[in-house]
Amino acid sequence: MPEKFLKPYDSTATESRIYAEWEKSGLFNPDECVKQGVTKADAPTYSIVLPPPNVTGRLHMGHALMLAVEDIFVRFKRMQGFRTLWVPGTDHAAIATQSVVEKQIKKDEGKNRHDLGREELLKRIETFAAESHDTIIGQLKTMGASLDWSREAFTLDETRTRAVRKVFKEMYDAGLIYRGLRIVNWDPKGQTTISDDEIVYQEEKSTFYYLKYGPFTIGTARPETKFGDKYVVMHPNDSRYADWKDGQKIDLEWINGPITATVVKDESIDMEFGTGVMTITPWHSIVDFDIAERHELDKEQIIDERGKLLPIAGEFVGMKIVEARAKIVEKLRVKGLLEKEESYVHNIATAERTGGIIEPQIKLQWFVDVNKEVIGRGKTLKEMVIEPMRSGAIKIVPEYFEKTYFHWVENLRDWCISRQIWYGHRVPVWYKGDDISVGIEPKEEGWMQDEDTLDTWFSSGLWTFSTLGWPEQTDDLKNYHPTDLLETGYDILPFWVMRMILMTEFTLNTIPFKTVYLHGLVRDAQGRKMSKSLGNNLDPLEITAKFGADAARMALIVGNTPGTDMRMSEDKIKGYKHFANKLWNVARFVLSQERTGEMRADLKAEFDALIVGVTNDIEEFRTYMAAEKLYHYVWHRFADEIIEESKNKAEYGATLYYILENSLKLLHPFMPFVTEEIYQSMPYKETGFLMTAPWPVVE
RNA sequence: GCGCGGUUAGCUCAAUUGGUAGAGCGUCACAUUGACGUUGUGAAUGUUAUAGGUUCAAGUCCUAUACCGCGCACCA
Repeated sequence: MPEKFLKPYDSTATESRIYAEWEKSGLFNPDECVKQGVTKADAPTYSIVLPPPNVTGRLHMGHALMLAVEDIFVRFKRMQGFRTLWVPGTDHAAIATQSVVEKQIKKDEGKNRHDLGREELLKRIETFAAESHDTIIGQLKTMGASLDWSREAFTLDETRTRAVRKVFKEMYDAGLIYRGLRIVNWDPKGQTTISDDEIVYQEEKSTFYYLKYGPFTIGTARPETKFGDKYVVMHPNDSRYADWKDGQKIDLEWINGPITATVVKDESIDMEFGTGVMTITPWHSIVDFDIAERHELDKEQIIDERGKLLPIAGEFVGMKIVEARAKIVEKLRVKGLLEKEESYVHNIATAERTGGIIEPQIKLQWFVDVNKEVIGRGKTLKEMVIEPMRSGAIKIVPEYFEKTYFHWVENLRDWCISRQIWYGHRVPVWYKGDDISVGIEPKEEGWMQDEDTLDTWFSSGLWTFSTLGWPEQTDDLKNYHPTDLLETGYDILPFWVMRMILMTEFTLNTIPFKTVYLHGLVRDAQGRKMSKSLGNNLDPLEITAKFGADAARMALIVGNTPGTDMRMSEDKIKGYKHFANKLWNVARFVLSQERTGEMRADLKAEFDALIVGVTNDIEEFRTYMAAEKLYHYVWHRFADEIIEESKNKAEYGATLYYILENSLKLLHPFMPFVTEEIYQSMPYKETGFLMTAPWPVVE
């Protein structure tokens, strides 16, 4: 028996050494597995593409969970003999990364991005991104992730840029990408548009004002936008206003003097709300914009990009909206136009990254049209993202999230893909006078590229196939796409999962993956979200240093059903550190015995049932149950009972070795390090590494 | 407003799709000088949120109610 077994299991010393050996062997790469004869050249493939972590710093426990789950499936399939590929990569995460760096520069040097200029800011972001990248790669390895590093990708590298440009051009040529003057979510703090998904609603107590508007009383929470309101809208079926005709003109006294208003009848008005009459501000309200579009009404900007009032506000010009509001209300009161005030609670839209209060604005932006029929395909993009889910070509684990998915897709509107930030894929469009070139940069002088960049989800939407080399028709693409599994957090089901399906259906006319496995949030022991401000973060690096990656992985897997949030505590992880040591001692005992005697048929049958159970559990995505079964068997059956019975009885030898060896195999996807380390000391080995040993099969 | 999920032992969660409610942690008692600093044996705790229904059989299916959490939309 090797001397190392005389001491308790030391995860720290073992894990980094073992990972280096695996990496050196090249066996994370399926081609190398074939070359070294551990995988058959014609074996079926299994592939996962890693959801790329943002290069915004370091990984958290949610990432650790993602890695644990994916590595379990990858190691399981590799041992089963599949040509198994797990592609690593990172995400430039445009707005998230830029705002982290901008905040830092603001703090250190008191400068904003315009002080630095585009080129200098990009240089700074790239330096930061490179550092984050290295930190993250180190963390991925610490967790034991068996990723094929020879295929690493970045959402903003050269290959991915080619893919982005090609897809953009194809969508543009198909008439699905258009540039239009449309109302968008403008973040005055971040100075950029953001998508609907990047908005966080916050409850706020505010005042609701009833104002006299000629013969009507209108309700509003935002008197500061009302300067330009010259349309008064009501429901066509509202009997209270039946005498007023659509298009009728009314002269009335308004904030800054007399105006002429026009009556508009529109069915979107809620007769129950307020007085059933409202005026509209199409430039700064999505609903009002839609009404204005339907009736072809004028639109006028009231508030500028920095959140200040424009000259139309008269004496209030240049004021910030918050301070202007009180003064405008006061003026309305003096003029006798303020009828009454009520307090009410509503949700204000804020930008997820900057906290800025969203001000809708009409801007010239690029959009993806989700409701237009795609030529030659007979359906819209929206239909394309519904279909594979309906037909069962893609299934979600847990299944009930499919309902959430459909609910979300039904509310899908045209996707605004341009951003006024600098870090990211620049919109691949060049202008020269009235000429426009899409997707390809013209060689001649005088062409200017669009200033904007693309929403980060545009490039991540291509992730499953851009990582495999598309637009080249690579072998990887042929062999590994569609991928088998997408494993990610349920919180990005709509943003990312839906967009990958959209992009892949459009570009390749196929699905990006067959199964979507959604994990939940990792919370602290009290069930609170982990956050910097609460200081309840568990840092995966600290955890692995203290308890080992094997223990962290088990703690993340046991008792954690897909789609459900879980609670994590150091105590739980400690428990599995103990388990790693228990396994270590089991090995110590077995290795001290002679491998003699007949196999005990009853014990073998019992173990074989475990093999079948665990295999089925993993195949059917019940990793939490497989892990628990193994824990229970190894500790309370094998160690407590079988080994106890066997003491001083030489005829158990062969049985003990059988159980140990196969327990190591079954446990390997869950606890790769300690199992590999023990396997290396087994007197009989089928292969160099447990990692590529054959998965146990019951005849 | 529309939708989704949850409610099971003191705590955290399971229950392989309708077949005797189980694990981990915690608690209590006992044991333990050689595989185990991280050990073992045993014990207690359940009207499965509530009320009905279907069924030979319900934690599981149906209806309603209550509470908790979440998503989406709206918010003049």
